[in-house]
This record gives sequence, C-alpha cells and structure tokens, in this order.
Amino acid sequence: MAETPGGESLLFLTDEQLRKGIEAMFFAYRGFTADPDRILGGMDYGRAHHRAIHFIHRSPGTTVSNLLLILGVTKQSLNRVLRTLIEDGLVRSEKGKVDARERHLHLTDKGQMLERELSDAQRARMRAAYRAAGPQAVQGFRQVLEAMMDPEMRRQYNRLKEGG
Amino acid sequence: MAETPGGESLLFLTDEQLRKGIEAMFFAYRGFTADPDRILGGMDYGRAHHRAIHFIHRSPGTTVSNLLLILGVTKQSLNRVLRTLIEDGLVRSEKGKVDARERHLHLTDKGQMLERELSDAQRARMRAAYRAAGPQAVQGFRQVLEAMMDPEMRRQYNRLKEGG
DNA sequence: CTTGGAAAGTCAACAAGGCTGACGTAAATT
DNA sequence: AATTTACGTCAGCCTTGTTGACTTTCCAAG
Repeated sequence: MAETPGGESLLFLTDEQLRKGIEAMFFAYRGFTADPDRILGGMDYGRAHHRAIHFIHRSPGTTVSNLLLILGVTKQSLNRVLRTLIEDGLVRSEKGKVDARERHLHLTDKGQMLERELSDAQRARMRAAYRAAGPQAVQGFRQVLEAMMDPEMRRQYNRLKEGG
Repeated sequence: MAETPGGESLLFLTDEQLRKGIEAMFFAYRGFTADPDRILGGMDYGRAHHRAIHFIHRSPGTTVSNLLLILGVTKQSLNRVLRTLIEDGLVRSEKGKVDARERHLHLTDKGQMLERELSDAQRARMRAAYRAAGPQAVQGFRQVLEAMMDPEMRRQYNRLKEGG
C-alpha cells in the first residue's frame, strides 16, 4: 500500500479508485433526481422547473440575473421555464423598488406546495443515505463534492450555505 | 447538538443539512461533467456519447441490452448514439458467436484514444478533489453515494466494481 | 420442423431543455 | 444625452430523451 512521507494511504488515488468514484457519481445522480423526476413527470414540468423552484425557495426575492448565475443557463432557457411557472401561478415576479429593472422572484402558496412535495421526496432519499452512511461519511461526502466544484460554483454554493 | 441514545450526532439529519447535501450534489455534478462536455463540445458528440464510450471501455464486449440496463435509456436513444460511434469508427460491433442475436461492443483504437482524453480530464478533477479531501473523506463520499442509488443501479455499480 | 418470443435494429414523430443571434424596452449610470 | 444594465421575446437549431409500430434474426420449446 502506497504511503506518503506523512504516512497516509495513497491507494485512493489509483485510476481504478478514481473510475469507481466517477461511476458512483453517475449512478448516484440518477437516484438523486429520480424522485422529483417521477413527481414532475405527471405535470407539464421537468427538471429545469424543479431547479428554478428550488433556488427561488432557497433565496426568496432573488433576481433573474442571480438565478442565471446559479443555474448556469442562458436567459432564454431560464425565461421559458420561468414564464410557465409565473403563468401557472407558482412564482410571483415583482419589479424592484430600489432598482426597477430587476425582477424579484418569490414562490406563491401554490409554488410552496409543489416545492414541499419535491423536496420532501428528495430529502427523504438524502436522509436515508445519510443515515445509512453515518455522520462521519456525510462530512467526507460534502468535502469531496465541494472540492469537485468549479471555483465559481463553489462561491455560489457557499453563499447559499451562509443562510443555513 | 441532538444525540441519539447511542450517542451519535443527529445534526447531520436536519432539513438544512439535507438541503446543503442536495445543493452540493447539484453544483458538484456540474463540475463533474464540465471537462468532458468542453472536450466534446468541439466534436459532434455529447454527454450521451461519453457515457456509451465509458461503459464500453469499462466492460469490453458488453452487449447492447447490458448497456441499456446500465444507462437506463431506451434502445432507440442508445441506438442513435451507438450508430454514429460505429459509423465514425470509434466503436466496433460484432455478432455474438454463441448467441448471434447479440452484438458485442468494443472500442476501436480511435475510440480508445477519445476515451483516454475524456477520462484523463475527468480523473484529473476527481483526483484533485480526492487529494484535497483526503482518504477518510473519500470513503465517506463513496458510502453516501452508494446509499443514494436505486437498488437496481447499486447492483449494476457493484457488478462493475468487481473487476477493479 | 414449426412456432413463440427474445434481441437487435429501424422509422417516424414528438418534447424538454439546452444553445445562438437579433431585437426591444425600461431604467440606471455616466 | 449617450451608454449600459436587466429583462423579455422571437426565431431557429441541436442533443437527447420519449412512444409506437414494425422488421429481421435467431434461439429454444413444443
């Protein structure tokens, strides 16, 4: 077993270990999105709507530009999703009072209900995984994921974290 | 800090902690796919081609049905991807000798080269994340991801693992 | 040997959700 | 007054997923 001068194992850096990590990400992400996808399948919405709803819930009053930064899509793509959510009365968009060019986004009661349904399902799976793996594993899980992000995304992630 | 009778922390099971895990998955997956996406952007290929190439590399001689199980898409969807890869000489498809209905898939030399390029990039990121987080964290990372998979996907994942 | 069903492939049509490019409007900034 | 910013929108394209219908090939059981 390979050892560093400091004595830690380096076995975890073999190509084979890295490939397993890659495959674990692939299969786990499928599970991660499976429940919301199933719920949204019945309605006219998809994963893109879920993401918008999630981050509007997370940062009520956020602007369109901010959402664009977080989601990393074009405004045309986001707009298509946002328009249907507003039309269907799940999201409310208000002109900014200090800067009237900005639109501040909030979930309506109806939007809150759907958010709840989606996040209940997703959190149930996450909770089961956390419980099965234990607190120590959860810490490692978050550390590796954070290290895997692009720096700009890590900034966004940490900005969101501050609230919690 | 909430404690169980056994004494372990339960803080990691709060809704807020679960939400952070969800967001970590979202942002990390973006990083995870960013490098291959960038490489494939130049060519006529996309993420679907990458997945096919990855699993054919991983299980040379695998059949179309097996690939369908692993990828979880329809045969029509996979076939479109596979056809272009075969036409372009990245993948070789051979009739089975024991069961001639089956097609056994292999990467050609050209296919190996692209696989190498893609996985080098993806492994480099994974390696950096692993190194930054350390072996203990990596173990936890894999435990949580594995617990997050659907049982059927976990079976597929573990079947792949055996080889390594 | 025949037939039923599995494995693979194909065609057509469609939808979600990305993208680019161009354009318009209102509001803020310089 | 001119420029920039934030947002919305139209049009068109691509990838990648879907369903449904159909064919060919082939194994295996009756």
